[in-house]
Amino acid sequence: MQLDERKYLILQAIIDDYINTAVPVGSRTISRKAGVSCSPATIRNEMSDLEELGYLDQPHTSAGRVPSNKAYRLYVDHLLKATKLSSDERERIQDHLLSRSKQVESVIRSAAEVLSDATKYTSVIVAPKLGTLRIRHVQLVPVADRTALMVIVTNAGIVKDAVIRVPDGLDADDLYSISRVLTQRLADKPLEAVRQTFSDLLRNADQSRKLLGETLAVIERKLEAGGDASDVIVGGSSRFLEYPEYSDVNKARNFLSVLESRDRLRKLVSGNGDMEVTIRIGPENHAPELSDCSIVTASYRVGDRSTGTLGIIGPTRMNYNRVISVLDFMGRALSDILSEYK
Amino acid sequence: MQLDERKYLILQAIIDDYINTAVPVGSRTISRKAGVSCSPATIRNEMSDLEELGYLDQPHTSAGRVPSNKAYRLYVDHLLKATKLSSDERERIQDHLLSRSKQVESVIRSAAEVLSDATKYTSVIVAPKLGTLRIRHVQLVPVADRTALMVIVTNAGIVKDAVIRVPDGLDADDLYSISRVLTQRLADKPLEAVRQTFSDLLRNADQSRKLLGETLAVIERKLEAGGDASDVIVGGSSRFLEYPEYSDVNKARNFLSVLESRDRLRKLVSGNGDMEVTIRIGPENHAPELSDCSIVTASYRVGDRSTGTLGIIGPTRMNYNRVISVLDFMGRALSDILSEYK
DNA sequence: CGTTAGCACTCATTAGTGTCGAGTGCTAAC
DNA sequence: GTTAGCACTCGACACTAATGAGTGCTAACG
Repeated sequence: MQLDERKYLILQAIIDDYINTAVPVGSRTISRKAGVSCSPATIRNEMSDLEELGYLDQPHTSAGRVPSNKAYRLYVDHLLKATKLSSDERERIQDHLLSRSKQVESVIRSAAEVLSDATKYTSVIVAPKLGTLRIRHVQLVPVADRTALMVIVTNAGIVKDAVIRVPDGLDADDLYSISRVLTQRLADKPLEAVRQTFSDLLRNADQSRKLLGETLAVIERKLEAGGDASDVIVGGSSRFLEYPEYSDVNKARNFLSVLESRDRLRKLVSGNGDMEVTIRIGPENHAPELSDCSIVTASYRVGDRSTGTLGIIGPTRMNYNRVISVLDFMGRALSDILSEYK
Repeated sequence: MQLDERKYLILQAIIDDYINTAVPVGSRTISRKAGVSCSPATIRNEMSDLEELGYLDQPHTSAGRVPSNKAYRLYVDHLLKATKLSSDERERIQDHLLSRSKQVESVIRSAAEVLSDATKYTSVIVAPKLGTLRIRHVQLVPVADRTALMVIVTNAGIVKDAVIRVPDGLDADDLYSISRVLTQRLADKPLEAVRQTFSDLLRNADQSRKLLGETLAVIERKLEAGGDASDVIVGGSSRFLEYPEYSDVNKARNFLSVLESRDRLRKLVSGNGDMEVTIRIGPENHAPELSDCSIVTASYRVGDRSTGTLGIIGPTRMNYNRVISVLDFMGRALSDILSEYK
């Protein structure tokens, strides 16, 4: 049996309705809808067919139908046309992202919030590996005796700053000249190649040797931070409580526990790196706890090559249309903001 | 009727038990406890007295007793002696706080996490007004064409950084000399007095005039940020789900909505500024939605005079003992870390 | 032959009922 | 003043019946 025009229409109507209400949808409901003009009885026949084809599930006899994962898959693959965000909304998002200082981390944090606000689902953003960014500038700013703020600027803007200990007796001017040397030596090297430059720099001795060593150590640590927990940022972590599928406390706790394990979360969300929006419905994401969730992800780019992932986690009946539009737009917006400094 | 020794003992036992189990406690439970050696019947008589005195409530006849708000009040005022944290634990907390770079905001963010981890309740930290901090150093770091990172260092360490636009044609050395001028002019002034220095600085014209104006504008904006939403930081915002009192979805949603309105939250948590731990039980915090919650707060100090608040929100039957110990310690630890640069 | 109305059937939901047991209050004895 | 005993209360839980939304099937209709 093949899906004809009307079956598509009915399936679409069922999915739309179920996304909004989370209640199994009956034949009457559909027949009342504009666009389909036949009686409930006819709809029932069609529904029966759709069920046989595996697109609908029936929680129990005499309940309405619920879209199956296969239906969602069909829906996102064929039935769905992404709608553009209104220019109003685009502006609101961009404003929000720009309002923060342009450091990678705070932009991402703020993006996670915006993403969750715009979609009403929980958002997850994985920060990119920063190794391929090229250092443009290193500068030390005095903070107190023997303490300085090290700012590393790359071609994607300010990537990291860290407070480090410096040898005694260095004043602001000393730190500045040291900064110049550091910048000279490190400029244009990718962050991940800094380790190789290490021995070169150490040979260039004198009083700043200790400082150089320490600075390099910090840079190395920062690079490794790419693999640590802080690079997965969750926005709207309690949004899911708004949805009836989680009114069971156990399911809610379950969901939460996934959010709390940043490692698992990173694996679940991390995408393949291209800019396309990818959708994993129910069991397609390989986490038993999330077998009734969908994960939608997109990518963003920092600098030339590094990519990060931004995503949404919600019930399988999520509003894919909306989510895809927002993710697509935000992926681009993030890339633009984080790669502004070409 | 007065409270004698034994009544105190029994009340304490009831509160302790209820804090742990959240189940109304019966006379048998108490009589089995060490420290009280009489039969359930006797306990019942005492309980009956305590109820009449307003220290216990009975959800319904033939349920156990539940401590009233008045009981909690008595408990925290008289029955409770704060236990010191184990040195092990103190170390763990301090490590965690120190592991981040020493910027005020990230320390606070990290503190909110630690606080929530250590107590198992939701934590709230209100950032201090930074106006009384004294500027020690201002430095501009080039980020890209016409873009610079402005770092403001105060006597409490790095307070704020922001990316600002600068006039065209300034290289790193130009920015450095401008930084020196800025530092010279602004050094030792409290952040809040910067506005007054404004006209002085503008008179000192030449090519950096525009930059100065802009820099000052940014500083001013940063100062005002003291009144904006980003200065209330919540840790463990979904912790409350672990407690049976919130297994009702509506209560949970209710609680969440309070957490989400940062303005209300600030008002609810903000303390009187002295370092004492203050406790508001149930209706004592003037929020109808939180009439079955307690809020425990302490203060921390940044620099000489600014104070911020750190607090815990949880069910009235919260583990006050533990919470007070942690808050007390963390208040001090935070103050130490944020005022390190004297 | 596709569409529709009618009707019997299913089953989750809800309200109502009965039982169980933890816990109390009271009374009388120690 | 303390304790044991006993009747009583009331939530929790299990079971039952009534309700109604929704289906599947069949027969009639255009």
